[in-house]
Amino acid sequence: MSGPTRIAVLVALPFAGPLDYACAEVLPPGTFVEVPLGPRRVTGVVWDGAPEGLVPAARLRAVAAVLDWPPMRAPCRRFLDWMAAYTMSPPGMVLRHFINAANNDKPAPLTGYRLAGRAPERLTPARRLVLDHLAAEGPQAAAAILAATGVSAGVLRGLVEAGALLPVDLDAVEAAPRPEPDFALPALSPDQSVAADEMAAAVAGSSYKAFLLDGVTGSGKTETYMEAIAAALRLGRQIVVLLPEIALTAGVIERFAARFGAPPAVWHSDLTAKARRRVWRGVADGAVSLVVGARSALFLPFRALGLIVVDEEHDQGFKQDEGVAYHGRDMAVVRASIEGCPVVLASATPSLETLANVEAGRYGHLVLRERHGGASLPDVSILDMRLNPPERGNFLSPVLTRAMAETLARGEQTLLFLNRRGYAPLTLCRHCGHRIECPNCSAWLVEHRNRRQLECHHCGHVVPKPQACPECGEEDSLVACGPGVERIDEEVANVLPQARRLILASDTLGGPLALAAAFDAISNREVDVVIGTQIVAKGHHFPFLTLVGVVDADLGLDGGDLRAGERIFQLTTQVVGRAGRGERPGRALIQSFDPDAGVIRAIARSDRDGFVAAEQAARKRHGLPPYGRLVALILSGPDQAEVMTVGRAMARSAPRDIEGFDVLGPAPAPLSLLRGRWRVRLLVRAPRRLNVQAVMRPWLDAVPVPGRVRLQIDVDPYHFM
DNA sequence: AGCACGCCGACT
DNA sequence: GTCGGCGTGCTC
Repeated sequence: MSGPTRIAVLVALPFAGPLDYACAEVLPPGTFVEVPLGPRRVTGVVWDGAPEGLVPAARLRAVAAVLDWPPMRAPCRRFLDWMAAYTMSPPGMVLRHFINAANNDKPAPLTGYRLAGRAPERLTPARRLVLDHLAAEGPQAAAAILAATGVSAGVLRGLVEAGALLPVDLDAVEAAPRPEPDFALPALSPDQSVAADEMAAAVAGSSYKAFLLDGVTGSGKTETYMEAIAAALRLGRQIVVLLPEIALTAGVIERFAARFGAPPAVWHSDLTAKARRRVWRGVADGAVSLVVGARSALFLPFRALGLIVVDEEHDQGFKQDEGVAYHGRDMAVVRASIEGCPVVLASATPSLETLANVEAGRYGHLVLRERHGGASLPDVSILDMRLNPPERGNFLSPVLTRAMAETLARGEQTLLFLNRRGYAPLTLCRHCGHRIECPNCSAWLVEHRNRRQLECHHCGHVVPKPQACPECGEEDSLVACGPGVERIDEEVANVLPQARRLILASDTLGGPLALAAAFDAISNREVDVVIGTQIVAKGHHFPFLTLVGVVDADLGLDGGDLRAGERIFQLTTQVVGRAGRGERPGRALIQSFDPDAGVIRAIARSDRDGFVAAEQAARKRHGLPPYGRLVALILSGPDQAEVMTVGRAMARSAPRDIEGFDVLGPAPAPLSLLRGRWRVRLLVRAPRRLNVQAVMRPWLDAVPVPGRVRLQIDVDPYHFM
């Protein structure tokens, strides 16, 4: 007979491909295994294709264990390979995401017992107690049974041996509630019905099709795509709804629970190991049919995926730019096409990428024209801050504060939006001009007055707020420059002392529960003025909120970010959409120092089409996304000169004979020092049609990069810091 | 990514 | 004399 077989195993490490191992039997691709690697044991997956064969048989090590996890299905493996190739990442680094999601090896299964439906031959009083308890309570953990009945562990063991009790995985039992597609059917508007029917038909067709579900804020996009979800549930398919991390609130979960009679499984990065395991297993064995989650939910082992929804598809929170740099929305479309199911991208302010796909006919376009229940969009006006300047040291124009006072007098609520956490973004010494910077990053430290400290928003560095200037030693010379939400809060306290205020920012809240409590407080009118960062932009419904003030509409416009205008338009539109969703009409006042800028004028006229057309023309002219492709190369290392030298060598050896392919840089990154590493950027610009990965791979492989310099590749970058 | 190996400062 | 800092390199 033949000796051990050689198989290919992908492990979650940055190798270029799978490693070869010896195995007594042929394992099918997708089998999870444990293999020895150097001094340790790691989890891997048997991969498709022939083993590489480079390592001599004598040095080949044997598979240590075959894991009993549900195998990774072929569509999942193809998705992983596609993603690795597209992002130019080692496939093992992509596998890491799948393994992190699985995280199956750590916690022992929480086993309990259920009745086997067979009475033991000898029925003692103690045994009877246990059986009655389980009959009444359903499956229970061993410890719970012992505590409730007072019997000894021996009794339980005896019942198991007698075959009267069966061990069960309690996690799987807990995942049991199934969403019902017809639990609470909605009354849809004609627009909604048309869109819902088209999506449901695509779900029934069980093949790939992408849609943009396009409707103004408050037009009922969620309840519309829920009908597509219902259609998938009726067919016994699984559904995943991706949300930007920040939008994963109790309110969203409740809406799903109200429609389907059971809460969806929730997935995000800081679930407990137990919850993670339960959802992963449930998704793999089909017990979980509906998952609402952050982008990492893309790596769950769905066995019968019938629909993917990406809500708020324009949101930049879907973009991951560390490690494997990918865009959750784009990968969702890829996974849908590989799994052969429809994907719905929903937004009131779609990304230019998605609109380009609609124009090219690649995506279907479903439009919801009206606000639900006849509510009108708020009346928007621009406040020219050059004509209506705030008082010295203040940031709110008198026009805005007057409107706030009137709103308060009517018993209604105001939302002030400023996308900047903390008290002030810069602390300056009045005496010597010193600006307090982070020692690890080239960034200012942001004052957080309520915590009495200065914080770096890039690396987390924290120092107590000094009394004297750290540079010149002058006492009480430090002044706060510029506003953050805390400072606006202070200003509101001065102008409207009787108003009850609430700051909503990611760092002032404990977590999703605190956010839900805050939203409740607003709904219950326990708050008059909300001062918030972008956390308030997402679809919450506050019937008494009638005034929205945007403190600084120009923020970020001059940062050299190609999507700055798009982002400002999207964020401002979302925030403005918070006003007037009840019976009372809403209005929005947008403070701007540059009211003639195209974006600001478009916001003023609620002219999405005009804004998009102008933006598209500019992007086309410069060969920028979505009409051209960008790839960012970020080199980083402890020695600034060395990093720059590598960058220059890289630029010098770039291919130059490819039509439309050019390389900009190297240039120090805007954040030239981040977490103690110096950073240099190169930017590749290429035509959309070009297989840019194929062009770049040989180029980058030929450039020698010393060990302490790291190269991070970001295909389709969104952040330019 | 880990983890070991390896070569230079402050301690039982 | 050792313990230990993290720079460099290897893992089928």
